[in-house]
Amino acid sequence: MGKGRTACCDKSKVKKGPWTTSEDLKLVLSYKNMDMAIGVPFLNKLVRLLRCGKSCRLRWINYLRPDVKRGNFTPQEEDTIINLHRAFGNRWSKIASHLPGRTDNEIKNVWNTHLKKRLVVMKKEEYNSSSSSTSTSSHQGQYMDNNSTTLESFSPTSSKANDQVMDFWEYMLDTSSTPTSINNLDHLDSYSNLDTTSEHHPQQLVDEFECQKWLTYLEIELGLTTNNQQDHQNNFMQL
DNA sequence: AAGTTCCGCAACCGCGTCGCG
DNA sequence: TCGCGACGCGGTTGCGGAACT
Repeated sequence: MGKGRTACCDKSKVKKGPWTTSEDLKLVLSYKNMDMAIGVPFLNKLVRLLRCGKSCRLRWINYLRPDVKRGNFTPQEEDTIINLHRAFGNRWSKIASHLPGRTDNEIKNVWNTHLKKRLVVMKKEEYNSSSSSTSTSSHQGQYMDNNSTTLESFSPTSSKANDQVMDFWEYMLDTSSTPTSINNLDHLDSYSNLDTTSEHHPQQLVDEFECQKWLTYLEIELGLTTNNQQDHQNNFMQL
């Protein structure tokens, strides 16, 4: 084991880079179709995704999982991370297990980009205040000042990307039955040019109309609508 | 307005561990 | 017990947008 092991998959045959909408959909549908209680892992072969299983896992855990909490870390969460990091070090998964809805990757990124800097500032201020006998401000007060400054500069995940994912999950979760045939997923590839990482291609993705159209298309294709709804949606698709 | 630099985040990579045959 | 494949984890990279000049 260890060194010299073969790659987890044939690198020349797997797709890399940002995930497309159709790939996301296939991955989510594969989860929706499998018995999650059993914990059957990544059926990327089943849905014929040209993605490495590890990549599927990562995409699911960090982005597509319905319970992933998105957006800003709260000051409480940041404090928790700092405290847990003190206890566990760079054991991100361990830290993530104490923060429901947050992923290890996300925490790692926040730590490396924000909290590390914040700690440096805190240490600096600690040093300054300890060396200055005239300082009357409490450590906590300084801490909060730094904290708010840091939070202001914290850039949230694109809200439009979030909206798209949330729309997607509303759609998926509203659909209690799972009539989808995995074999019918190939036609979704026509939507491959839509890229879910809308932060990178806003023109393509943030268009909510396109998003809605996409979802409507899926509902029709997957046979999840009543006749009346379908008429209405067919009209919508004509637009 | 255009070019450059900085920053944040998603995704990839490699290694360790686990579980099964 | 061994070998292999899959999973899990932490470190790192590269892309794209924001900020700056």
